[in-house]
Amino acid sequence: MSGPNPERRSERARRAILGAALELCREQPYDKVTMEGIAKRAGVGKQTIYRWWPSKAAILLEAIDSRATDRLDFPDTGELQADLRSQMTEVVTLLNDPGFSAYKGLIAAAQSDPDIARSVAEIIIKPRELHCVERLVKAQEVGQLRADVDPVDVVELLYAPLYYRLLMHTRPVTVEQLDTVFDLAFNGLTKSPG
Amino acid sequence: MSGPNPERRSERARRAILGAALELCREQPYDKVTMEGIAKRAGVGKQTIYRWWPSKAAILLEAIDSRATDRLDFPDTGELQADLRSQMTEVVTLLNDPGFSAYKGLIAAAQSDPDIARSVAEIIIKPRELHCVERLVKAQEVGQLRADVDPVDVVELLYAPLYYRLLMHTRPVTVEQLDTVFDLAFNGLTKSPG
Amino acid sequence: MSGPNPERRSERARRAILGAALELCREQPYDKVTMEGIAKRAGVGKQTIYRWWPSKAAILLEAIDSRATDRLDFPDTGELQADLRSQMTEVVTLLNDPGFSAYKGLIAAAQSDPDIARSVAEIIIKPRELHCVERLVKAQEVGQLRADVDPVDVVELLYAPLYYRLLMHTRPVTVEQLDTVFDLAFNGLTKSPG
Amino acid sequence: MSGPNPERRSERARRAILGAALELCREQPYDKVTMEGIAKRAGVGKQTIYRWWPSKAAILLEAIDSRATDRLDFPDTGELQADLRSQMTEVVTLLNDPGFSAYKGLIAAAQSDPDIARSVAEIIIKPRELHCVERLVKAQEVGQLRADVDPVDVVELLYAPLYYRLLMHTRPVTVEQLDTVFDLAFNGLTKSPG
DNA sequence: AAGTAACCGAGACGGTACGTCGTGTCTTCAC
DNA sequence: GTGAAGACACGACGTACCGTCTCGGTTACTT
Repeated sequence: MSGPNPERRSERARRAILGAALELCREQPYDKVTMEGIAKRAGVGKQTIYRWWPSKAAILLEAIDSRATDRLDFPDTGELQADLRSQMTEVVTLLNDPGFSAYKGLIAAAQSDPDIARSVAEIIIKPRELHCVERLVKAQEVGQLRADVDPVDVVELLYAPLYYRLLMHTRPVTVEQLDTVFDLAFNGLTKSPG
Repeated sequence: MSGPNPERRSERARRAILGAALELCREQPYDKVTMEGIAKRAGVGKQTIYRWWPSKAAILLEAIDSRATDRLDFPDTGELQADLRSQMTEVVTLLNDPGFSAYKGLIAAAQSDPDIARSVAEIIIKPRELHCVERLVKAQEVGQLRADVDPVDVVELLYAPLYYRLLMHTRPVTVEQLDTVFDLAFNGLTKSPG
Repeated sequence: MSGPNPERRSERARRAILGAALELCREQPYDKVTMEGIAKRAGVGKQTIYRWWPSKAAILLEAIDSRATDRLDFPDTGELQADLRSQMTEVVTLLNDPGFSAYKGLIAAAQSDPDIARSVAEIIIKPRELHCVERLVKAQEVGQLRADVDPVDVVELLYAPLYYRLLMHTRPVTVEQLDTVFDLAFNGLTKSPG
Repeated sequence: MSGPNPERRSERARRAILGAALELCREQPYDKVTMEGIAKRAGVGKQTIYRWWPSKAAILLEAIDSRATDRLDFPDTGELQADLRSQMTEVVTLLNDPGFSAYKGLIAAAQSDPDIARSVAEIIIKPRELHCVERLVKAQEVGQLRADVDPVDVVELLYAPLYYRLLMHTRPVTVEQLDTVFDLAFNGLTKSPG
């Protein structure tokens, strides 16, 4: 009547596929990774992949989400900038990790496929923005962040420069960039730091 | 001994190819655009394309560069924020223009192809950053921008949020976003606007 | 470990390909027939052709062999010349049949491709020579053919003139030619017929 | 107004093209020889070839004709079989000469192109048949050949077996074959040689 | 315990596009 | 205005993957 039965799904195959996909993305550019290649590497029939995922990007979406999920917690030491720096340092590391190069491929895929674009935004980006927002709200409550701003806009202001360098390839994404961003963003472009 | 002779190149074919490529990108997602499709639309043999460009992305690089080139001049009215706003308003328009959807495809392609990545950075991005930098330097000289910052970092801070929304698809890129960015960036996250 | 699995082979596709190839050869000269054309006509992917045959000629080899196989039996009425005439009349018909024009193309292909040459000789020609040889041996036993000659040489003497006209295009291959050949070959060039 | 002016034709180019064509046919199978290859080897523009010849086969037709022309004269010692043997020995040599492998290609091309077929028959084959016929007529006059036969049919009977082996690749074309053919053809298949 | 439904690995299938090669035409420049 | 050179529009090549399909085989529920 309807789709496949998830209860009968082979967990072994699922893991092999996610693993193979990430592995291949580590070894070669995203668009050289093929469904056939993933199936071969995973020791799996192509049908098994298509049964559970609609596209290569969908596989990587799941793979990346599950990998990144537990590594980007937000600390709360009471010092906003310190907490941001510690979490964003982790982000910088991830963005430079070849094991996460698939992430760039995923973002690339999103530019041509609205489904992927929506999934990336909803599943990957927004939940993580939300984590950050939660920390920012607390900071607003204790006066470490202007109260008259939308925290989501702040998230964009802070993280966007990382993605900009990542995707435009003008300069590498480094922890030093964080210093610059924090200085500019927190102190503003007009007034010198007191 | 070497490659084809550029003096013999058909300008007609060149224009037809660039035009066809942009046209097709307007009609469909980037990765549905094929070399064959471009050749067909341009009324050109595939060989003629491959003779002069190594890839679809290379065609679009040239096409976009020549299209965008004259539309993003930097005004200098003496008021930095006003000038930025007027130029960035133009940028927002371009980023939303379906005729420039190829641009997103190009950035996507850059994630898999280092040559394209380098070309995009050097040919598209950096020269335009430089234009902005020039305006910022003048602003520093008249005290409208902190003198202790690298203007390139400022460019990143201001433009990155546009690209972030463009590529992550969390929210649309709008002129309202400019207000937000200017407020946050110029006034800073900590202190309320005086 | 190696090539495709013949048990999984689609008989439908096989027949469609052989049929399409013969059909196209009937409609146009051999070298205008393309793999793409065959695939299109057969409603088949090119890969399916290349999976099972190395070349256009190989397809036609199989097609022709299976078509011609049952039409060229050798009768044995006791009268050698009568039996030869009846079989060779059939051969003349085939050589003039547009449906077998592919045969000429195959022979042509053999001049450039040693693999095809070998296949044509071993699969098409020699088995048919052998059939004729068998009949000739019987004729030798009953004194209707000189006993001191190699029957294969006789086969050549009798059939070669047909192929000569077929391939050199000096004159058409006709049943009248058979009369001439039989007269010359059986009676010899020197002595007048009894 | 009309075609090119033959008086201004470059003899140097003509020779270079004919030579290059034969040379390339000696080095590789006929159908790997291309117009581009000939032009390159001859140091000639493609247009120069197309101006004077309609096809690759037409070039080889001219090349082969001019090469073979002076080597196949017919002796007349008074002994028909001896004269035939000496001329046909020369033919056997030519058919085995790699320098004449283009000849096989030409015959192959004739199977797909009626123009070539006609040219081969009229320019290459028939004039040479005629030379042989002239010798056979003399033989008929002196009773060395049956008077009641068409000499052209005799030519076919004698030469066809050579072409048969050449083109069908069942056995090599050798001088020994000549002995067999002469025995069978002159003495006939029925009666033992007296 | 046997029957059966569905997932599994495998890979052949009809297709689309790839990037390359050769065709025959055309244009440009040198002689 | 011929000849060398080669860019052009075109079509076919043989290959790589696509996403669908069919085939045993195994596995896990049903009866």
